[in-house]
Amino acid sequence: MKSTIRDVAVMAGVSISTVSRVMNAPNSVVKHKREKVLEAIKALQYKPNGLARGLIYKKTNTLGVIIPDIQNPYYAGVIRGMEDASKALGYSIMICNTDRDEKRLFSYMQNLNEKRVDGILYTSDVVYPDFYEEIEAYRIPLVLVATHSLEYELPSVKINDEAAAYDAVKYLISLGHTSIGMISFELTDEIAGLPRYEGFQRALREYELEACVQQVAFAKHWHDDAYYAAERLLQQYPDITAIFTTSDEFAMGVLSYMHEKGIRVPEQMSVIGFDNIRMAQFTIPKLSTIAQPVYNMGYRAVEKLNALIKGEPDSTLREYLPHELIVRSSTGPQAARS
Amino acid sequence: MKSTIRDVAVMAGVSISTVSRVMNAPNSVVKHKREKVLEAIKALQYKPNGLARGLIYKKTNTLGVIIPDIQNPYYAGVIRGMEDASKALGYSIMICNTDRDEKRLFSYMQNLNEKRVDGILYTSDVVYPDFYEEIEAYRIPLVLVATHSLEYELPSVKINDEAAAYDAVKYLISLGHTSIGMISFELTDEIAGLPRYEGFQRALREYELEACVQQVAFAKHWHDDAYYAAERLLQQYPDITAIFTTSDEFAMGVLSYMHEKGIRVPEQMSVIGFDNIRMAQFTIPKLSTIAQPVYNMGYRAVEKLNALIKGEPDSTLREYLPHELIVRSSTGPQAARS
DNA sequence: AATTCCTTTGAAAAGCTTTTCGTGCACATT
DNA sequence: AATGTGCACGAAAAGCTTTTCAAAGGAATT
Repeated sequence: MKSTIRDVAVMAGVSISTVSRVMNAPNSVVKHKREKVLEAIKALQYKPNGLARGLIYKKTNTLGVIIPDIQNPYYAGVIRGMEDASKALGYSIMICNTDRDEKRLFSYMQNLNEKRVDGILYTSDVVYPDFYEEIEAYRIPLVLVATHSLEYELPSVKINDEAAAYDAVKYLISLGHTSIGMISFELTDEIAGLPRYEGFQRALREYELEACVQQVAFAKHWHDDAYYAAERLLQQYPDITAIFTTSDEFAMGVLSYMHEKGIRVPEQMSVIGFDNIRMAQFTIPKLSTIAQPVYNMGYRAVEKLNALIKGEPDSTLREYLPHELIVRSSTGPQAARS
Repeated sequence: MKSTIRDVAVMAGVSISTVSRVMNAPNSVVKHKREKVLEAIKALQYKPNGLARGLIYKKTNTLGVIIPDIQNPYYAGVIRGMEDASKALGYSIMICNTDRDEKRLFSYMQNLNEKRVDGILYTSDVVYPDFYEEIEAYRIPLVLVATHSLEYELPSVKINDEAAAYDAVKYLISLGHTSIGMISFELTDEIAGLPRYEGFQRALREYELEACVQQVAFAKHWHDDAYYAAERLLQQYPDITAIFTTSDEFAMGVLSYMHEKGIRVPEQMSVIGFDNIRMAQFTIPKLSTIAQPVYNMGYRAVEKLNALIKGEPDSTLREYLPHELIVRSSTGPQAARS
């Protein structure tokens, strides 16, 4: 059995209150008793029980993190940022991986609520009405990460996806490409899908390449999907010389496809990714991409959540962090294929 | 403020005990009261406070997971296994990322102890004496994952690293390679370092290739290290035609180096990795590797920890799960380099 | 009709800590 | 010497739930 404050009190020959004071306001206890108590604490390996403490303080110094797919390397960076910020602000974090399954999501929400976490970080997914109702009911502070909601008044931290996609495509155009394709998440995805497609469209329109607007193939969240999407895309539009993908994993699937078909990157085909995951520097060729400040997003989200919990004022409700174009070797000037 | 059991009791016009009974032993309450209570629970959105519960039951249904590097994709698979098993057994998990920093490790240990987690899963790192003392003092059940300790009596789940390395090298030998190199973790790493090097040695000795035994370059945990290690290795031993690396990340660094130097894989150089991370199927060329059953290791570790917590009997203390040789396209028959 | 037994319920304790309140004592002040 | 001030410390309440114990009431048995 673990020792309790009572055990310490008995051993040190003082009351429970005195032991508590030694830990929380040491100066209010005379020296010789204080030392006795500290000795007893050491001897018994006493550590205060966080549950009892949480019950009194009505807070647990714990944050819940909801993630759709922990195997996606994108989140590793976000989590690191969250972790470092949590550590700095005195929280620990509890990670819940939903696998994009609504049942799991709600089961985890209930769990976090029962555990009385001080706040929740919700990443990437769209905020559905029934989910919003749930968090409203729980009254737990919540910050959206890499997603936002225009419908509800929820604080969020993300990049400007539309602008980022625009920049990626504009860069391809600046290299001279005139037939550009896209491998995109489904447009029903209001975060990583539609806005990036809109950015793609805007860049094309701006440079009078409207013809390309329909050169899109859709994929789910895996390399394999992107591989086959690339296949479909090139079969339908064989003139394409550059592809904008909405994730680095997609880009890797595309690189894989090109390699197998003997299409050289970047000589015959430029490929640009999105996210700048750690692997992106080690693909062959190294991947040009749009960097999301994942670490900072995670870090900032925790700071924002902390402000919310403490009731401190915070900057804008919906916060947008800057993205960055990273040019490596998977993109190059336009040149006729074959 | 969140509603408490008392609020429910008042609203339903019964005592606290009755409300508790409705939740934990519904049949012991007469129907009309039960229904009133259920109504009140719904109306007030009442959810029992896990802290108070934990205080009584002396358990929190939470497991702590200690991970050295969450950005390493290897752990994503392990975590998924842990997650699924936890869900099945009624636990939630709390992930702590130590970044291989001892201070962080101890700070997290203390935190998990205060939070009164029911058990701890400790991955990958060697069990140092002062760490062992700490967990002994806490008396929290613990299972080692992807690591073990021969010195201490700690339950563990991992593969047989020596045998796995042996199999990888033997496979290279079977392809006809006679000058084989290795990119290894430091030999001070008692888990992923030394045993795999011993497997490398054993295979070479068995096939009378002792000369290769010293063809090793060491790297830390990142692609970059492996890139430079490959450079050093080939400068020193230019005859090498096959390289065994102790992680897929290393292998990717090596592939990157070969690509840059114009050395074709697998025609001029075979490369075999270790772990079979998700990315391994999408490198160029696709990576041959030793698959660790990461998901199963995570899953099994939680089952084992659960048995320990519940005091149920469990199979052997140190458990070894089977690895598997995965042949893709980064390995091929020996052929002279240029 | 009296006793026993069972069902249903509420009061209270326990689990561990923090904090408020009040007491007792030492010292200072007049 | 008597009153006042302040410090150190212990008792007890509070935080929320579960569970034990006891009581009350009704049904069943003799």
